[in-house]
Amino acid sequence: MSDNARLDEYMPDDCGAEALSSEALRPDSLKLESQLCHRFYTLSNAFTRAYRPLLKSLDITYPQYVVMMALWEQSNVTIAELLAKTVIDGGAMTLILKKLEQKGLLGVVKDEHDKRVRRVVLSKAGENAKLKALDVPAQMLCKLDGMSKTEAKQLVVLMDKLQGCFNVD
Amino acid sequence: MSDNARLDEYMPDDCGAEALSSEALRPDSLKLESQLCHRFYTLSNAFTRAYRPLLKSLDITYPQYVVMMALWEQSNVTIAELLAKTVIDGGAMTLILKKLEQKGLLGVVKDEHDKRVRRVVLSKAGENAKLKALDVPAQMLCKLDGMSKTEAKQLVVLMDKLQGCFNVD
DNA sequence: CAAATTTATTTTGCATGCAAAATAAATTAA
DNA sequence: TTAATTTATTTTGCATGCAAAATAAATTTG
Repeated sequence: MSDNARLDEYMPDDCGAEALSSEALRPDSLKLESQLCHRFYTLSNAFTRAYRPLLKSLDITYPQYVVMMALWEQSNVTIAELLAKTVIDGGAMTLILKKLEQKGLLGVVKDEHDKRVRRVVLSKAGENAKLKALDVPAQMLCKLDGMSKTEAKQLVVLMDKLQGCFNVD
Repeated sequence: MSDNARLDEYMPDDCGAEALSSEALRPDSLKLESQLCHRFYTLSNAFTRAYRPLLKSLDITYPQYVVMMALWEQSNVTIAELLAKTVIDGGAMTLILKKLEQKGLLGVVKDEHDKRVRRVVLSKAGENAKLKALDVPAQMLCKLDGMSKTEAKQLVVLMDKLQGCFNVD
């Protein structure tokens, strides 16, 4: 089989999925085991569960950890910038920022030039939290013993390509 | 670099993550861009959003679709079996089954021999829904144009291996 | 300049996901 | 057999994720 065979090689040109989409040709198309999506669903949830104990001392959830990582890279960012970087839902972001503000890890201030815009700024406690978080990535890698660095890199390459598919739509 | 280099090659044997875990050695360890977990988070959510329009005519959500796929493979299964196969949260499963029962796609009946057990059975409407769902996988593949079958298979292999890491813990 | 439109963020209603507690019934132990 | 324990499922409280509507402020139009 050609290495460049398309995933949709059995698909009609218009993607109408009529002509050759019968069970006879792809009898397992609805099997859970054959679903790429279900593997993402399963692994994403597995990661969230696996992070919980690692984040317990920081007293934050995984999505909150994602926001903190973004802020540790760059503080004083717009909520819109934070949304773009973390790819977290807008409605959820409002709640997450309130939580992190309550915990004293960040502050949200109004932009001086544009009153619609609010900026998220790391607090001292938020900066210090980074020190406590420094070992979290290593601890997670420790849980993934069995995966080689090469395999991990392959995963990243393939996943980034897959992400690109969704971005064009 | 060896192809078998472990992800944790910089980690101490006890996984205490103290000795060599400083920023100096892995300065980007907390960068969002370097997180495998965030890619899973992002792609899993992207799949859920991408499925929504494809499942609209069936009037079901993605997790509900997962349950239906499991039942289309085998009906009259225990809730515990359904939980194991779908890897959906137990609490969520109760609500999902209620929803699908309301929609008339399945029924839940008590097991005769063990009154603790409840069995989930496809209804006629549930079986017929499979016919309407037959083109969903092809339509999703259509959205993933750009990924080759080879790449998809590589993803499956790598993700299954990663899943294995979580299963041993 | 005032109305229409666009942009940034929040709110709302619904559907999970997670951990832990609660129930109910079956099984094991004393 | 009765009490203790295990198993199957549901309930509870909290934290998102999603789409769509609502707000508020800035920008563009006429």
